[in-house]
Amino acid sequence: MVQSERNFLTRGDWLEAAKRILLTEGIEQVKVQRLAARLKVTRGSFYWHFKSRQELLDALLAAWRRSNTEALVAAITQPGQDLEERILALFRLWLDEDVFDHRLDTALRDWGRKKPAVRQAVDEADRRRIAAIEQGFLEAGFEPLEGRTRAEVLYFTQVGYYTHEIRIGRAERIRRWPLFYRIFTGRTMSKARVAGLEG
Amino acid sequence: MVQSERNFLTRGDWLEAAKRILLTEGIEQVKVQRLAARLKVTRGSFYWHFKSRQELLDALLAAWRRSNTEALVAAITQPGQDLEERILALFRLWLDEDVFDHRLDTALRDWGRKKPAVRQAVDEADRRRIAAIEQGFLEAGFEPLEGRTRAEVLYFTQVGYYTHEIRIGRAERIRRWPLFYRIFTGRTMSKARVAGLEG
DNA sequence: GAGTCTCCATACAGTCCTGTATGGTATGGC
DNA sequence: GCCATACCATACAGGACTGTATGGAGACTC
Repeated sequence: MVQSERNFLTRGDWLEAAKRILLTEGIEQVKVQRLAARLKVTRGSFYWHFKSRQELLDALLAAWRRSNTEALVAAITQPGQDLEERILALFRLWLDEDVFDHRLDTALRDWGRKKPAVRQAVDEADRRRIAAIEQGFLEAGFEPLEGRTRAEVLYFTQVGYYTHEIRIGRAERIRRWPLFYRIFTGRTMSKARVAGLEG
Repeated sequence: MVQSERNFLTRGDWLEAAKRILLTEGIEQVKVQRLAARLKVTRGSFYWHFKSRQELLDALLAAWRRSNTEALVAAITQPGQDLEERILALFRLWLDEDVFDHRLDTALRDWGRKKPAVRQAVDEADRRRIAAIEQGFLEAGFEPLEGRTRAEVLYFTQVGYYTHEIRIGRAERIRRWPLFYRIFTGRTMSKARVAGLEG
């Protein structure tokens, strides 16, 4: 076994490190020098994998574009879902940070406030998500304006909870689901479904 | 009239310039060099008025602390207000950017995501505002958990609207007030009040 | 085993930033 | 008219950052 297992970095390694900094400290702190220090190499490596810092940032944005809205839309556009099922699917999606990374969303929103190109990507994601939620309300019989408004209230409330980083325990959140459902829809969750929660 | 009207800068001038940059480009861009360039003086002036860049940032935070939550709490804690009046007062407060500067709020939230001391100030403001709203629900007869949750939904929805910078016309927003009221409270706004809107 | 390719290190140029030390200049007190 | 004071300019030291040019070591080719 040779000792010189030359373990070269990949472009993906740089992207992953960049994403970590983006999550915790914002896009301004995603700097070539700091990434190199963290990865224990010199910046020479970086400029072999990337043309410039800007190319790294572009790649970060592209990766988020591909990954982050699909899960949400997919969860609530299953055929045969009624409104209860759609909204519960959203609650479940937002419950666990593994499936839907709030911090990445927040970081992109911060970033978008300063860079118009990023802003466009974030806006598009919001539009797609809200439209998907809205569709559920419309199919459940709500009037167009009310359906759209209820979708916005639902989405913004959720964004608000993790923007404010209010930490509520998992069990407590599940306990509130019927209440949220009643606020968001004006209707009462069916008893069968309430009994089936917490499962 | 002497030509040498030496118009010296005040500490307030620096703070105002800093606030402008904070609003548009975030706290990282609040740099002594840029402020000096914008104010057409050298950094020598800054370091006479302030001990360091940090002292400027501290002063910015302190100013926000003093100013930004009072108006909201005052608007909804007038004696004799019922729930309708309180919520309408909030809607009106948020309608015009002059009285409640959303951008400054957003900028502080961004800043707080990176600096724990700022984070504490923002959290405290959120708690005070939500508690004030919650009080209105409780006095209107809602159960504790529901009152608190409805207050959060109301507040987060509003934060969401300007976090996402959704631009809705003034008239359109006013038109939606009865609908928002119904979603947030589960009750219908009195006809007398609806007729009195748009005034 | 000479040549080529991949991946990274090293060295240099240049920008932008903070903070400090010190000098200069108009202004008011006396 | 002298001096202190308020306010700002100038100059220097030093750090963090980007980007480029070039060298060098291991692996792979044929």
